[in-house]
Amino acid sequence: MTELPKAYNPHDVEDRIYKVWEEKGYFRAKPDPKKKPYSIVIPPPNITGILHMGHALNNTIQDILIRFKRMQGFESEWMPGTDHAGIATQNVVEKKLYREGVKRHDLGREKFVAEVWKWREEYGNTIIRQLKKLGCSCDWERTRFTMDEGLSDAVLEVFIRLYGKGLIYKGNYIINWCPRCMTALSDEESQHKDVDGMLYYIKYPVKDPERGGEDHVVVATTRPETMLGDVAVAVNPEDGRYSHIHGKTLILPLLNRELKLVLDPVVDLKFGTGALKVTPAHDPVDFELGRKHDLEQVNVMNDDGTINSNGGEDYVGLDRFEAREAIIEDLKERGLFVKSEPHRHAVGHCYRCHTMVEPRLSPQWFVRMKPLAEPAIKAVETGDIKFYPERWTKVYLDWMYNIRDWCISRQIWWGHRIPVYYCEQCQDEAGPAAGVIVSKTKPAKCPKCGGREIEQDPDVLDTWFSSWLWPFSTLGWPRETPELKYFYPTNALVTAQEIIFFWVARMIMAGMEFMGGIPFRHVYIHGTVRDATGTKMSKSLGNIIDPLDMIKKYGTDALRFSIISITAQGQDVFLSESKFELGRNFANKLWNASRFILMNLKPGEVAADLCVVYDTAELSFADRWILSRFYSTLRSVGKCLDEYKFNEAANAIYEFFWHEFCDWYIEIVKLSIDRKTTQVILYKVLEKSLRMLHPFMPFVTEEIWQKLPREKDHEGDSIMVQPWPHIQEKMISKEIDEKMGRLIELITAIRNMRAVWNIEPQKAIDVVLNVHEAGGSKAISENIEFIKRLARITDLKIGKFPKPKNSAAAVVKDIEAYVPLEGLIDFDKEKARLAKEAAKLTNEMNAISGRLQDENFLSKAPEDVVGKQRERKSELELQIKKLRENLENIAK
RNA sequence: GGGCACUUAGCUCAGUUGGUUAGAGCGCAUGCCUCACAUGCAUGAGGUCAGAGGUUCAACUCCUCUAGUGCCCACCA
Repeated sequence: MTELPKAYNPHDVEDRIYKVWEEKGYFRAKPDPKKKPYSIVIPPPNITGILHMGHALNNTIQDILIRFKRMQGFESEWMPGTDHAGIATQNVVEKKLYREGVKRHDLGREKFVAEVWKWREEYGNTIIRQLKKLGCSCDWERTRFTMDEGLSDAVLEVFIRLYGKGLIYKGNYIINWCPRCMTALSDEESQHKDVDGMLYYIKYPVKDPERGGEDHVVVATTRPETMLGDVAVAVNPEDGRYSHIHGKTLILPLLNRELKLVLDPVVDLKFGTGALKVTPAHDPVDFELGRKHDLEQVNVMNDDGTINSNGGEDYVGLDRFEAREAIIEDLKERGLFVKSEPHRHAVGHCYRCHTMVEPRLSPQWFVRMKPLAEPAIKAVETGDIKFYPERWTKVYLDWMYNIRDWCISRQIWWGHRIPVYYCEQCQDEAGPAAGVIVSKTKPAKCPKCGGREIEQDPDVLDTWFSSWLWPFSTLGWPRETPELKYFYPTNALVTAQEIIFFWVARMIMAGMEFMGGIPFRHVYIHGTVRDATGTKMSKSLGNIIDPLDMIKKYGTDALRFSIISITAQGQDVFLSESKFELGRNFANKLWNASRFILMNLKPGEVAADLCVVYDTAELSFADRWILSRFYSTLRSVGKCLDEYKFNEAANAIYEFFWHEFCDWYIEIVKLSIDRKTTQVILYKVLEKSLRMLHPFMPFVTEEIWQKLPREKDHEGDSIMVQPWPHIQEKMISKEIDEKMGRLIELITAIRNMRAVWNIEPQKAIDVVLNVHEAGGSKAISENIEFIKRLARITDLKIGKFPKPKNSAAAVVKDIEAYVPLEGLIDFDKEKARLAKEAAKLTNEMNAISGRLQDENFLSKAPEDVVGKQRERKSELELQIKKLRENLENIAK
């Protein structure tokens, strides 16, 4: 028999084991008509990312699912990959080049993109390597990248199809503009954060030659610099304060531009002064007002957020915030500044660089979302796609019902370039699509006029425009591959909440549109990992607990088990380093228990066909109990995993293995360790427990499993390809569980007396058990040996005995346990102890008595509940009676 | 402004469709290096389940309100 080393050192084994798994091809999956498919796709981490705790949680969950399903006999495909993260990656490489003294624009587009590819070759796979450290059993040979040839083709295909259906259009609208990244962003990429700003009140004079401009309107704004682009002032037609100036013209201060006064009910009478300055090129509301009232659009900003020539000589070239200050100063000088007051409001920020977003008029490409949303809404409403936890359904639907068009063009270089070409000659023609050629490759000449001066649109597509195709583009779409046919739709999507709109919703829309069906059946949304104070972990805050550090310190299995067992379904996780001790200690316990069993196992005894013993009379009470507990645990673990309750599954295993198998069963069988049946049960339960635990702690279970004697029905030479244990329903017995529960209570009570009376652990004691009921008596008399051992009893008398003199007493159900303690007992103390116990029980009994006298309860409660209460009551009566007797005895 | 979640032991959190004695880990106290494990063993202390009301025979669990905390969404400039 191979023995385990005294201590488990994760680092010795993890890399070695992982390599073997990979070499043996256990991670691979391919269409197999004889098996059912189970597939999930990894939420592609971006190539600039490194593994953080959120990834660790996310991927541990997925690996548990995949390993569980693989063991259950599914053809399990877990497809990994990364996305190119257009803006983030471009920023990273740009910064790197800048440090080397090279500017992006000096380099030129082609060379810059080549630099990004170089960077990605070098650093882009960091996260993949880290996922391997985490033990992820991904099908690495199918690793995909959103900029791969196949996936890129899918992106172009989709663009062309949507364009053909009229679902993609170009237009000049207000979009979110990041002046630092110098690109448009989608609504989702602009994250609202509350900002303490100011609300500025400014006088706009009324043009009135006769009265010399004394009359004025005060407007309120949070962004005074945008006044440079003002073309009107709007008031509510109902607003009596302004009825006298209806139809008049106003003068824009500083620039002396004439402003129309427009009347519109969207203006809120209660906000500010009820007068709204209208800047159609810099605000979505004003944009709509401008369209409605046919106003000019004056764009006053450059791409970098500085004021352009439309903003007047005094301000041109100033940054938007510098311009704000300058304008306020100038207004004050002219007596047009009324006041400013603190104003807290939500402002969009770039999700990549956190710069304040500038709403701005800009020609961009959009996807018309309403038609795509309809089938995606239905897929969730009908339950074809289910969210876990269920509450996310509402969040998803609310967003989908109110979906807005998606701005997909980005003014950066790294990404899929928009497959749109413009013919120089045709562009002058009228119509929105004039001169536009949509094509996967650059056409040699214009199909319309034959012109050869053709330029491609300089913009690239939003990264999510490739990610939303992930569930099928990774399987080969638009080609009809066998993989696509077999593995689509996938079974589950595991992801974090912050990505529901970015990714989950859009994948559903893409799946419905291009595959004609859902991309996944279940969406499991896990919680966000936060630090101990509840703040989201992020690099910039420096509150990161690095999973790789934790792996170094505690081991991968410890990391995995810890994070899973403290994460309740969908709840956020508050993490501190000490939490990882939980998993480390459990791995250690598992190791030592296994070591103990292996030390005592005789291979000859356990190599035989083992299932047979379940039916024999050879099984002891304890054997039956541990089997009952094991299968009951196995059953609930399977159920929990199917319901995405990973922590409950992990905790069920923890409780079973540590507190039932180790604390009780192993301790019990130390007496009969050489007995053949004991050997078989120890081996069986350990081996099956390892399999049950393998999805959670893949490395340590493999290492131990490799050292076990082999059964002939083991196929393959790794635990990860063993079948998930079969549940033996007939071995699960509530009755045995309950009986054992009594014995445990009894033994605990005796140990308690030992502790209370300070009896040295080594010192053996005599115990007298007064047993009244035949049933109870049997359970005890059959198990005398282990009761004696576990309570350290020398002489155990069972039967109807009077209370021995000078003895401590405990009452468990219908059993009294007496420990003769000649000379040791402080009678008053023992009396107090018993009295306290009796009082506690009396309290409970009074409550039950009350209930049992209540006619409503008796008539309306189900029978079994009433029955149980009656049972409990008589139990309590007996116990209390005995405790009282003992109290009296002590008095004597 | 709308929505969601959370409030249970000193700390961090579980608690299955309402139904026996509300659990765990850590921490704490006491005693143990008992020949698998001190990353351990044994025993114990500690809870009006945020507050108020309601439904019910029965509420930690369902409903309403209040307070606090956190998150998401949102074009009141």
